[in-house]
Amino acid sequence: MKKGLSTEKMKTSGFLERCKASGLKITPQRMAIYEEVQKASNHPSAETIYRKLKPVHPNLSFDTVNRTLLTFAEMGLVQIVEGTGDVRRFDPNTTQHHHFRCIECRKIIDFYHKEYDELRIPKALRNKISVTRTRVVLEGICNRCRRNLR
Amino acid sequence: MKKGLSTEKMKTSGFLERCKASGLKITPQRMAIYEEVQKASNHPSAETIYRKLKPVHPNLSFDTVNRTLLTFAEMGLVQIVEGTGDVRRFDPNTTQHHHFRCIECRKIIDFYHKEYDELRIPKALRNKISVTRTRVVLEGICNRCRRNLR
DNA sequence: ATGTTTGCAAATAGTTTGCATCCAG
DNA sequence: CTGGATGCAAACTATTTGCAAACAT
Repeated sequence: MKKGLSTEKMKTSGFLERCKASGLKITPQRMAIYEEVQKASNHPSAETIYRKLKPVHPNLSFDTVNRTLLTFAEMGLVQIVEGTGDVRRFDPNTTQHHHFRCIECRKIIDFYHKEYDELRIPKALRNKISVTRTRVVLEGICNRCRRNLR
Repeated sequence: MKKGLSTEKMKTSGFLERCKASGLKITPQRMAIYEEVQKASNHPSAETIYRKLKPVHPNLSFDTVNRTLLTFAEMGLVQIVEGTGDVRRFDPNTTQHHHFRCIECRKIIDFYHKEYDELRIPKALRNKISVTRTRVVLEGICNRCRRNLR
């Protein structure tokens, strides 16, 4: 019964299910990487996770960490934030606009939407940061890729 | 008189001013790169710009293109889109949330804001794409960096 | 048993740096 | 002239790939 499990255990058991659902094997490395990335509060890189884990799991390789995190991202267990590892791309359009990004072909589509231009900075943040740009990023699948996928 | 200038010329003259304002010299390479990136509609990489320009300016080097585009980004003449060239970073938080990104130290701060969670997909896009994630990215300077800068 | 996963090493990209030469101001 | 800009090459850094050995199922 779930009621009896600690939060930690709950997460882990969810992890086990997710792996099973995706047909992935449960390995000590995956478990360790999963736990580490879960407890990270500051968007870690593969390198960061690796450095934390290495002392405890001496025969863990960086590649495994890197591949495993990518696998997790595919499963939706973690997300990849700004800095996708792709090449740097430039946008000559410096007017207020927003982006749709296809997670399949990586194409970025510009669009304009007045409603998005008018977003207000949350009060809670106003004294923590000064914002120079606000943009909305939509992520998903473009039509072309959807057609190709099926 | 500005009225007499074509749109092309207008843009270029704006460019000249911006360079002067930033204390940058006007070179044929910069002019060419600027024009090329301006006319690009699909977020080009440095490589893309380089390939387009090379045939016309045979003695142009890739490095110049790359450095120049970075310079432009610093000047605010172009923007860098998703895929900042940084290392890939992972976010274990898969619940709906948003990001503030410090353009100075590159730190990413998570935050929650109900108003942002409720954004609707623009009608114009609904039949072009299917969106799996919507997020708001605020960019600017965090307090710590602001203090250090002055 | 067997097909996936791991660790290592090498290959590939992409980006940055150093420096001599060149050129805009 | 002179300092900033360029082109070239080399150095770095990050990411991906190939493959044999190890392991989960």
